[in-house]
Amino acid sequence: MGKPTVHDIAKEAGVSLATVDRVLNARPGVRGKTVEKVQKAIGSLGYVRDISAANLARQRQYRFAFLLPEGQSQFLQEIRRAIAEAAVSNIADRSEMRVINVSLQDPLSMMRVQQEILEKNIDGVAIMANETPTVRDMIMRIKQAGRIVVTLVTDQPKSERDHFVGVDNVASGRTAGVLMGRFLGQREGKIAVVVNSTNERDMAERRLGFDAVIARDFPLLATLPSLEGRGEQDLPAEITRACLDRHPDVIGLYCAGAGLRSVTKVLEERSMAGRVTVVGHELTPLSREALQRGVVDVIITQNVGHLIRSAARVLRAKCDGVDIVESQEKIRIEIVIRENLI
Amino acid sequence: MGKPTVHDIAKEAGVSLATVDRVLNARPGVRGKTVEKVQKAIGSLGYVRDISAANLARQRQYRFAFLLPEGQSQFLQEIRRAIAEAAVSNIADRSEMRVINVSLQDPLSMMRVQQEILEKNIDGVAIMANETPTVRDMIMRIKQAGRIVVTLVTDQPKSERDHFVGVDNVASGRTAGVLMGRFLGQREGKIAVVVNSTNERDMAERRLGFDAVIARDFPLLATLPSLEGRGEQDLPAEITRACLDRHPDVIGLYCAGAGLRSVTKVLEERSMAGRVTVVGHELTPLSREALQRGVVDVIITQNVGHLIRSAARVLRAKCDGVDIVESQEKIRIEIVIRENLI
DNA sequence: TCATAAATGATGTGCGTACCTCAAATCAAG
DNA sequence: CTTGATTTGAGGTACGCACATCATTTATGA
Repeated sequence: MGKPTVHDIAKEAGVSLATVDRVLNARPGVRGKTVEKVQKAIGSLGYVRDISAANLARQRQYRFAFLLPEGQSQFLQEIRRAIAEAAVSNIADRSEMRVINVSLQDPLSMMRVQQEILEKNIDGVAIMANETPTVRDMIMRIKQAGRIVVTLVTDQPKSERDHFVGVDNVASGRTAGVLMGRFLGQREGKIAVVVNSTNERDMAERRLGFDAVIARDFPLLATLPSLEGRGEQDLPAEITRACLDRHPDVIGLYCAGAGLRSVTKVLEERSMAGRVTVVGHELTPLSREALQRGVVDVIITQNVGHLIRSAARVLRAKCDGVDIVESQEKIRIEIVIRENLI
Repeated sequence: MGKPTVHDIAKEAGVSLATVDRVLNARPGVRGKTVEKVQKAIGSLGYVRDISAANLARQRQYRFAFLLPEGQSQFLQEIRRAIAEAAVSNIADRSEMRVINVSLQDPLSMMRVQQEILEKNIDGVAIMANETPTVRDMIMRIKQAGRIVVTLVTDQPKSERDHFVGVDNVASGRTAGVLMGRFLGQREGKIAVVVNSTNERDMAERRLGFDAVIARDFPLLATLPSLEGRGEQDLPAEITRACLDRHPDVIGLYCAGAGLRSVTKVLEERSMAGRVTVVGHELTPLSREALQRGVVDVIITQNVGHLIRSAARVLRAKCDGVDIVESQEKIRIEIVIRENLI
């Protein structure tokens, strides 16, 4: 015999199909004793509702939105690509996934987005944004409207998000630190650290983990104060040049955020490529190519495809009130060098 | 209007539902011109088949089997656990997954398994086995019976398997080599290599990649001939001891196959733990613990959960004649150190 | 005990697709 | 133009479930 169906439950519990249906869908008009009978039957038969059949009958359409910050960073582009890919694959079965870009600096933009989510009956949102009170408030209001919220890449731990899809950035920074330290061997020198902005949570956490490891395990190495690229075009390159001028004994470069392009450019223009150990984050076409050329030694990354698929699956599961497969949704901190490049 | 359905296509193409159905399911008896008409309608309406409805209607039950070698290695246990987990999760939706243990040395056992697969109407098999003519023959016969075959962990490139789920072991060995070399810094010395058996394809490939990198990039390091553990209890420890006695200048230990337990034991009994750089393969409870204790420096691994889920998805896709999402099924070579341990 | 309310049963329809049968239309070849 | 084969149409049933309606049974309280 195949899987038990509602008919089997009805037979087992000695009630009618209609009653089983009432119990399953928590409709009123059933005595407590009867509910128990049915639930016992469900338990003993090991019935599990066929969600796809249920959704088919229910005509359920899921509407999910990915809230992404505006910008054209390589990482963001990868994210967008992965979303587009997931949208057509079977993960998106019966669910529509749209991308909403939001300017995180602009409260008006945020309000508009929030409106859109509530008006357009979006069932769940995956939010990728820096941790700010504004974002936290938005999450709170979306949750109050009964929607599902998962945070993506950057967590908002103090918000009431249902789930976080991403990695532990402190551990990520620690990983970078260990690899930097060990790759540098017993050499003595300084490590320059480039971040986007010191008040972005990711950057701060990575830096924290990185510094802790270097301080603890590699006494011959010293990390310099953060160089802030602020997401601008030429700034990262300039400050990197300035830093290298000031500190000729820089033997390592940790690129905790964007700006890897500029940094590698500077190294190459000074023919220091390969002589300075470079550790960066996020695998993109650019960083991949830099790895291949040997300008960058290690990239710490998270699989973007996995990230998006996981977010989609979690949103679905939360909407259905179904358990998620923990191990499948755990995003790993990946270490990529030239040799294990996909 | 919602998503287009088969009815919409029929209307658009000016044909009947039955014809649309024939085209969609590639049934015979439709003129080429008609097929085109229908496909044009599908394209212009942007129709996508509702997979859950299709599966519901099809009432298709998939029967898959995982052929695993007998044995109780940690890696195998992890594989079994992952299969059990996948069997109950939604990946196994409408599909039943069983494990068949087979003694690869025993041709009779092989024959019996082959019989079982053919008789019990198994739709697809995932095979994990060393590359031998016997296995290749078995795959051929299973394929001839019209079943799907994917190879797992170890490929059988010369067979007619439909797909390989696993990593490139040469690249895996190269990765191990680079990490070994860089972790050892500028030191000079020897590297002992422990394998299960030199005529297992995986081992040979890993060793190949490892040696190539060491030879090319790390002239101060020399790799010793393989120590064969042969899957026995105490042998790996013994030969490791012997090797360390003979070569006091061993500064690195590459464990390409099983036997990590014995190897670490020997290092610890000689208080060499932490002083010899150890690189191993496959993350298991044991190797994880060794990483945490600092006895092992790096583990090169593949995510077992991903491996099994991927195999299940591929089997499904091949049975349905559906395309697979390449990027999702690509198994990555993962580098694990203490800091990025899940 | 009877009226009334509450609980339950019986039954039907529809979701989007697969698959089957049989009749009708169309086609190719003689 | 006829014959036989091929192609197409029409329609039904099923999958597992949700949801609705109405009839019937059972419990509750006066």
